[in-house]
Amino acid sequence: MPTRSLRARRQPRQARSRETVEALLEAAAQVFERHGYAAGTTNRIAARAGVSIGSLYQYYPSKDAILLALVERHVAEGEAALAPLAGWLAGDSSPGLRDGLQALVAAMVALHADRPALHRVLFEEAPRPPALRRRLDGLATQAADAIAAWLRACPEVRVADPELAARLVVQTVESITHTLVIHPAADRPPAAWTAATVAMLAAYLAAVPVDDRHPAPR
Amino acid sequence: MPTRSLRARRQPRQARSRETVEALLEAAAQVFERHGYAAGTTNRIAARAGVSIGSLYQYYPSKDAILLALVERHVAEGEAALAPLAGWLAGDSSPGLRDGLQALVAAMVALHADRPALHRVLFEEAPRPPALRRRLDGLATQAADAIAAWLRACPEVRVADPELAARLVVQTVESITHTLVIHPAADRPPAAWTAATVAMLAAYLAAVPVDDRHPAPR
DNA sequence: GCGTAGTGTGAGCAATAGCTCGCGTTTGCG
DNA sequence: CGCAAACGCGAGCTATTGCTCACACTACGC
Repeated sequence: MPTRSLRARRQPRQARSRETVEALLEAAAQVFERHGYAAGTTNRIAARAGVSIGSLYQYYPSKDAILLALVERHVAEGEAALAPLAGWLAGDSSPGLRDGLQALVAAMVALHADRPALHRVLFEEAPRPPALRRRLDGLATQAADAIAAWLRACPEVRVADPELAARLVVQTVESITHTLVIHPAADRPPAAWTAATVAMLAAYLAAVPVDDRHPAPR
Repeated sequence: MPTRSLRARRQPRQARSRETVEALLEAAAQVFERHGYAAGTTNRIAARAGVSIGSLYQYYPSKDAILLALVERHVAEGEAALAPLAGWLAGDSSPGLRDGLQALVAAMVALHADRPALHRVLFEEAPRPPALRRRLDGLATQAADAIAAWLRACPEVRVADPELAARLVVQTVESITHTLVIHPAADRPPAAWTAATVAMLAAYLAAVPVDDRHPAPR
């Protein structure tokens, strides 16, 4: 599997080919979703798109390029979905702790709930080129920074290290929603999970640090 | 890739063959660790073990059987490592909240820290046959049950639904340690992460549920 | 010593993957 | 029109993989 360029080989100029490219991307999503990465062959993708294998390689130089395009699309959607939330957190009427957390968790669940199987293939099963890895790390850092700023502005928050707390929040929400959506637990409704997650994060962030805690009230 | 039996084809009787089997398993671990699942070919595994490809297939009927053996071994190690902890939680001198959580998180981190790359291949990248899936779910449930019992016995704990809380704890610890070990964050030492995780869980479990909370005591 | 079960070997088979390339068709445009 | 560029096609090439099988060697009970 020699490293091949991941950039498109030919840019679609006419409307016809733009449709082909779009059909290929959607077909790839469906095929990866159903068959996983390894069994999601380029021939199958082309067939699903109703296009010949030759056409596929006109626009995507390799199988991994298709995967990367899919990730790119997903990341773009994620950024778009989270942008208003970021604005809200940073805005003048910054929300309270629970409301902000609730919105964050809800947004993340919504983001993952769309196509969980595809998401699993994209972010777990498939090999991740270093460039992509850096990109995603950057996004996580950006999110953590935004949340850290919000935490610092939030009067209810009492954790000692907002940066660390923010990263932990991002990490936790990411992990929980991820596994929650990919491997849904049957014995409690999803709403109960999200509520518990919010409660956990809120309790942590509002808790007085152990070191300077007074003798337990009551 | 026809579904092939995952049971061993031939049982090793003599010491010589037992060494071969062991060498193959360790070689498989190293190869999967370095090359991932797809590029971890059976020929490479055999070569790494210093054994012919034929010998490999004498004892492992398929590539997936090797993977399963590896998972089995990892699970067994995990059970062994967690058994004393379970005894402690259930015992007469049951530990306090923070101590128990601290031990739990530490044990999980230790469990994952051993061979993170291999762990990733085993539990993320590779296909998981349903039988294995059920096995792992069972383990998680078992762990959650043990923790739920402990939580119910713990006077500090005030959450309304100990079962749900226990599952959330398992899920969170699993997720956090997992990602923490596989993608270590550079800007804070691991100890800070585990401490923060423990603090988060403790705060959540000891927090008075929102519904019946008194006006915040100063 | 001898036979049998256990063990080890590696060339090579069948299947399948990603991908190429020569050629036919359609589109845009003067 | 006519023509060049864009587009689409799919048989099939090359490489690789999981795995088989016919055979040779080793250990051990008798």
